[in-house]
Amino acid sequence: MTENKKVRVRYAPSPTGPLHMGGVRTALYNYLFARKHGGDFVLRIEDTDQGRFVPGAEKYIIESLKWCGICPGEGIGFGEGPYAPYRQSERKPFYRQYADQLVRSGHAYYAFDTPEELEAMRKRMEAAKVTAPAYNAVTREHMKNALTLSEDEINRRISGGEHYVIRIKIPRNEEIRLHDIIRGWVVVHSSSLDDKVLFKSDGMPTYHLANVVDDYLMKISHVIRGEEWLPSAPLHVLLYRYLGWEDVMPQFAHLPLVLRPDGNGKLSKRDGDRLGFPVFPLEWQDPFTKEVSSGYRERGYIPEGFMNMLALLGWHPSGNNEIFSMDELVREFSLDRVSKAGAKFDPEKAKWFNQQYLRMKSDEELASVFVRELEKQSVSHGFALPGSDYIQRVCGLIKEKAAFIGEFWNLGSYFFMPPAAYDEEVIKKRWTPAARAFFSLLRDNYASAMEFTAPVAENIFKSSAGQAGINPGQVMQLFRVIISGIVGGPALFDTAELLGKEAVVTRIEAALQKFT
RNA sequence: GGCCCGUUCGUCUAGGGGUUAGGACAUCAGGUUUUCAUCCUGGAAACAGGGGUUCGAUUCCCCUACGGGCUACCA
Repeated sequence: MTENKKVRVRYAPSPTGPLHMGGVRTALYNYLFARKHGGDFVLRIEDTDQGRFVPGAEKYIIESLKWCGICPGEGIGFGEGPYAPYRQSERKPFYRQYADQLVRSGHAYYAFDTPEELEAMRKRMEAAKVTAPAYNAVTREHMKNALTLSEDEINRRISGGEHYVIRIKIPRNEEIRLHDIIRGWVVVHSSSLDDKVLFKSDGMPTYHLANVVDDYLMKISHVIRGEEWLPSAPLHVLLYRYLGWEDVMPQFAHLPLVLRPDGNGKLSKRDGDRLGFPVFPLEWQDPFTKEVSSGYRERGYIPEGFMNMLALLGWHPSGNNEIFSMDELVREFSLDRVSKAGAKFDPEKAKWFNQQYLRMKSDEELASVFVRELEKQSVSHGFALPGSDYIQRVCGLIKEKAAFIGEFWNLGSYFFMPPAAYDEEVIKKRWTPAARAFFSLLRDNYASAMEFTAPVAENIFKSSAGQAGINPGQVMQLFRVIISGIVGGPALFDTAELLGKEAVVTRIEAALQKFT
């Protein structure tokens, strides 16, 4: 039935806040699937709940997708398209007729119960030890709805302006089967479903109705969404059936959830900063509480690496390779290699992916980012910003040691200014009169060197050690600390070469002055 | 509680009736880098339990346990 249909998928978040990693992954899988099959990827905003509107959330979603490189070809923020509008609040006029159609065909009915009455009903059910209090085939007989009220009464209430909702009338005894691409056949009995509200008293549809109507109207071929929607999928199947659209119903694929790294449970907004990693792609400030949540972008994650990591969280390629560009992911992706079980997010692996991607960046690219940090540091520390060639060479040396570009400054500040402090342990242990004599000699030999490349610096270092009658190994580490202040670093003589003869000599001299 | 989904190393996972159960992250050990990181080599590390079916089950079926999701006029 859907085999020959053009692939059209959608990502349909509600703008109730920033989308988190799980949502990004859902969007990613939709995007990969669409591109893989030469189909369309649509962004639709599901803002049917006016009470939960969060200013800025929609813009955040769009910006996030852009940063991630997941660009819908159609939808809000991405040039709209032939099925506009793509914001459900703007599609309000579409929905009513379908709700009416369901009422006319006897698959839905008006209900007038107030929130208080519904609450009372649930209380009663609980008191009667009913396992699952619900508005269903049994309880609807005792509520105020079009099934229990007389026609006159119904008309009186409606014309009197009374609030009402439209509920689906779930059949009493029916087996609902639905095929899920990831999970196979799922069978649910109608008795476990309730008469969900389809149309709210504020005139807006609920997610269930809007989602089905829009997917139909927008000719969506595959619904790829999180597993949290699986329980309501049978309801959606019923809706397609009752609306007469079952033959063009999209295929379903319910994705496993992204779980928290510690303990258990679905990854949620609060987890990230509590556990020390972001859950959001971009930094987000809650417009009401002003609370700030960190983002992957601000933490220095490379979007391609972030996507690569996310793609592998719940999906596995056919081979052993783990590094994939977006194009390669498109080529490799398939829904039948998506796993069924939820996946715990591992921040360590995310870091590893970033490190891999950091290394793939050219020195030039890295320098263009690092220079912004350098500009700030040059102001606060009062050093002159070196030329871009120098910055690029620094990046080339320190990128092997870093997982994030944010670490560059701490790793390589000595390339831009003399060390402000020296590793005390090394000084204490290694700075001996013999060492002092050696460095005094080294300073003179370096100062009179004709050229100062890494091999030359190394040769002079070794011959000076020979002259001083000292083993190079005893002063090597000391030399690093003298020129950089710290213990670790890139290849020592490459570091010296880049620093240049003047700086190296000056720093040895400074050490000679400082330590006696 | 009810309904639904799930369960292979600590984590992400491959595999699938007969395999030394493979890879990656993390971890440990050795090597290279006269340091750190990288890199290389190696190690430790898993089929939740019980019943079937079968000559043979980690793989298929059932039950149990455990985990997760859902259970709103939220999405």
